Amino acid sequence: MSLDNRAGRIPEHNPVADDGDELRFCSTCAFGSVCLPQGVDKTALHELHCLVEHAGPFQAGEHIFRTGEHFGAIFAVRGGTVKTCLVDDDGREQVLGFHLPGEMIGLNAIHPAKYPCDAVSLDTVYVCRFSFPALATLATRMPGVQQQLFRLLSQDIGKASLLAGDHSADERLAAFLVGIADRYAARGFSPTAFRLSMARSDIANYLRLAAETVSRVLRRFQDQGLIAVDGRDVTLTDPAALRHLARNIVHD
Amino acid sequence: MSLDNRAGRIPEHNPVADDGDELRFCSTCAFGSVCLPQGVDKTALHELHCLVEHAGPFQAGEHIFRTGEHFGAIFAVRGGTVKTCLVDDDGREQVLGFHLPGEMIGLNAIHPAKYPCDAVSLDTVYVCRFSFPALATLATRMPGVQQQLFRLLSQDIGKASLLAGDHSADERLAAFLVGIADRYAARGFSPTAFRLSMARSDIANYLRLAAETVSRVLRRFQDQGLIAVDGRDVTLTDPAALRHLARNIVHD
DNA sequence: GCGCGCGCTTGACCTGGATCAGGGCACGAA
DNA sequence: TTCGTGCCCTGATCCAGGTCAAGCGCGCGC
Repeated sequence: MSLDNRAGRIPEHNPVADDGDELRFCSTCAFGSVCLPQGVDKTALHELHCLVEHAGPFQAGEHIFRTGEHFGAIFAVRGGTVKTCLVDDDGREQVLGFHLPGEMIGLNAIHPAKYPCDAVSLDTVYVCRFSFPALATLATRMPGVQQQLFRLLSQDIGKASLLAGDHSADERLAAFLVGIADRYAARGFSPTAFRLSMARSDIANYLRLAAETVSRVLRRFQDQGLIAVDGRDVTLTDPAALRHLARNIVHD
Repeated sequence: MSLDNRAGRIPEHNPVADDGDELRFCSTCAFGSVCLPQGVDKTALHELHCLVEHAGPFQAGEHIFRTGEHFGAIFAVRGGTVKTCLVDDDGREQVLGFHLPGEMIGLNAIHPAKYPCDAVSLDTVYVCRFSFPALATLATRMPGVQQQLFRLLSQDIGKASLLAGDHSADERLAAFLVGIADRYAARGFSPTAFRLSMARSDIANYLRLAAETVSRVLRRFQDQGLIAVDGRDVTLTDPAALRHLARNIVHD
């Protein structure tokens, strides 16, 4: 009942990625290298732009897609943060990942042809929707599109094994923080100061820790001078030390 | 020093997947649906067969590929069992997965263009080698090949998050056993009696448990009548109970 | 303003599984 | 045969992090 509250798409002005931002956004998006002109076939590029639909805003708590829905498209986050998660047989939520602007969601739905998880917006979210059948067809004509898809898919396989290893709470949290920092940095945002748009309990769930442990470790990191925390705003004051803590948790 | 012992490729008769088995093997392989004739373009099919190379036997402990090597191909396991693993900065091994006959390895190497892990044979292993550039080129002409690649990649993303959740030792081991059983079943082998070709310590490492815990849980499962263990040979005597234990750890 | 609820923190305690230590067994080399 | 050596099992102990309980602060609806 509370799932679809505020389901109406309010056509308010988009504060993150409005039309004026489009080119700038696309240049930082995971699909940017194929969406933007780069000497490729002009007509095929036109087709690519045709199959992209902008969607949103989604308000915090709204679903972009749900577990079991027919798979028809992958999405690039244009603005806001998306959480992917699934609910197990005992009703417990399991957070699979957080997706920042420029990142893709839905890639793990190709095989079962159904979305295998929920995608929930954590704040006001805007996305680009890529119809997958159309994209796959286009990929046969544009090797660049195909390659990019292969890359994105392959990348996600590696990422998924990040949270797998048996690492201490300190390592996990350090890796989480530098991971977020790196991803923001890659999109041109500050790599040392950012806002975590997810609740502590989501972070805890994602890292397979208790929310209490997340609190305690963040507090300790702060006491040790590694970070400064103000609610959901975090500043990395000693990124090198955090990176050292996280050294055994790989990213790309 | 002990890494490359018995490195010589003994040209002994292949007991698992010799030429006589080829058709039967291909029909159970992850790539079978594209390797075998199925009404697709005959000349393209011929090209696909041309780009497949058989390799092996690899003896237990030999590497099929190593971390950091240039990515040139993906592999289908024809016979034997392959372990993928990486070694972290502190020299500790981390087992990423086990790959049975019919399964693919190397898919996570596309993005970084280098193999991000080691692939080590656990027993006598035979593989089919698919040159990836050639495969990608072929995929632009054969939508079936492209689709199959997308499916395989997407599937691996899901699998990787299997061992991620915070589950008890019992759940993990139960999921591991029914997972192996299902994968053997899918390839036409017995789903209730099989041999684990990996050491207990590898299983433990893969499941993020101590080897001692694996021993103890297997012993308890045996005492509870769920399984029968004889060294590395395992029989599932109560698959339903195991499946129930593992219910919250998803597979495809 | 006031009360309520939720997100976050902190402290006290408990426990699942890691770690440490030791022993058995099978197999190959000397 | 005897000695390694690798793999596996088992018991005793320990500890990181989970669980439980309580309190705090802030935003929101009334």
